[in-house]
Amino acid sequence: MKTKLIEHMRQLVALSGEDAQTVSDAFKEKQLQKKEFLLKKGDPSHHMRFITAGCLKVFSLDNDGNERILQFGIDGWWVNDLYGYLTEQPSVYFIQAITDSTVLQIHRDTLNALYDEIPALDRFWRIKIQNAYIALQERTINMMSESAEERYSRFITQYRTMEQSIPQYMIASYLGVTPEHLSVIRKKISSSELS
Amino acid sequence: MKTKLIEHMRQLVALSGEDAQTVSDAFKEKQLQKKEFLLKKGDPSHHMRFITAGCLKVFSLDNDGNERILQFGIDGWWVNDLYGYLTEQPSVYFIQAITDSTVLQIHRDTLNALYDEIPALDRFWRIKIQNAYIALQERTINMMSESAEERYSRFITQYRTMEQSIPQYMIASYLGVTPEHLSVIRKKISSSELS
DNA sequence: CGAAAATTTGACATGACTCAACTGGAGTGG
DNA sequence: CCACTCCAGTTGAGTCATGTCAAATTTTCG
Repeated sequence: MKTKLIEHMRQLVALSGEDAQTVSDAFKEKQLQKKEFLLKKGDPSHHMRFITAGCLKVFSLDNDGNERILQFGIDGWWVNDLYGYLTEQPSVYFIQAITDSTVLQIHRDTLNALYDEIPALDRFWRIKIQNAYIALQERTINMMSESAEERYSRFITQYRTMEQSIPQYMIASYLGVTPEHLSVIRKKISSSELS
Repeated sequence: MKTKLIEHMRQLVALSGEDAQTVSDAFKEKQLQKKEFLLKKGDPSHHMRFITAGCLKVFSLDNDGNERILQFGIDGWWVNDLYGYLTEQPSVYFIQAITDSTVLQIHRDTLNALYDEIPALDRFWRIKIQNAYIALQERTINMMSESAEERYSRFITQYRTMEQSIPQYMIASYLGVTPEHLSVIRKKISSSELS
């Protein structure tokens, strides 16, 4: 359903019924099975992507081949390798479905053509990128100054809607700790909650 | 001198001589002494700010009153609390001069008025914010998966132009380590360089 | 020069990682 | 339906990385 996307956009900008229809038509739905890749490192990243169902992760690989998860996404979120999309360079990140998922995609050329017709889109993206930047700044500063336990506590309160769909070892990767250590942290927290 | 600013903008977008003059006139110069605040938490953040000389830091305070440095800036960089600027909310960060500095400022109202007259400005900011976002993503992922020593090595190679103007304890804060530990890291690196 | 701030050093404590073993659940094939 | 395997999660021992605190040293600056 594309109504979710339109509602999402209307939280930030006004769209006439006609514009909403145009935007709806421009996005194509794509189904993904669990573990299926939406984008791999080196691929061109031609689309902006909005999640309507499921759960995905954006990650890179370090020198030892370990995943470093940059971001999760669930329905109502955008996922992309913005770098690849904006610069038209090969993607530096992987995007993979954690569970069966559905995304709506719009091609860069289609979107660019729409900017003239629907100026609200321009404004929408500017606000989106600004908000993403602000959130990322806060994440960075927290990650650098908080202990692993504090980061985990923050994660579960902030993202408890995602938490259920995501295996623990991926949360560990997102938080920058080992799965073993995260397990210890969880034990510690649950025992202190009893008192 | 405002030529620096115009040159900086022309690296990304085309500006006619007339436009360049208009932009130049719109920016006001502000001198800062060492340790002087350009912005404090809670202040409104009405300006976009371009550094033409000196060195500044953007930081917040944690619960114990310790600085958590988010960003440094030297000439040719922009510094701001984007959140405060864009949302017109009180600033959440402090901006303070590390050395005597000069910045060029433009007020939000002036800038907004210019967008119609000079569309290139719109494009300039979009690219700027995108680049900042991409760089911040990479910083976040590195900070979370690298050791303190790796982060420091990356810092000095990436920002060796700033390094001289910035006291070590501030670099420690930026890297998320204690000043004592950074001192140990430096000793270790310098001794291994000899061999 | 003298005081204050920044940096270094060292002893010790704690946080986080590594590695290996174990547990328990979710398929899967017989 | 059972036995088997695989994978995520847990546990524990040992180690390394980093933090804390206090003191010594060096640098900066009035």
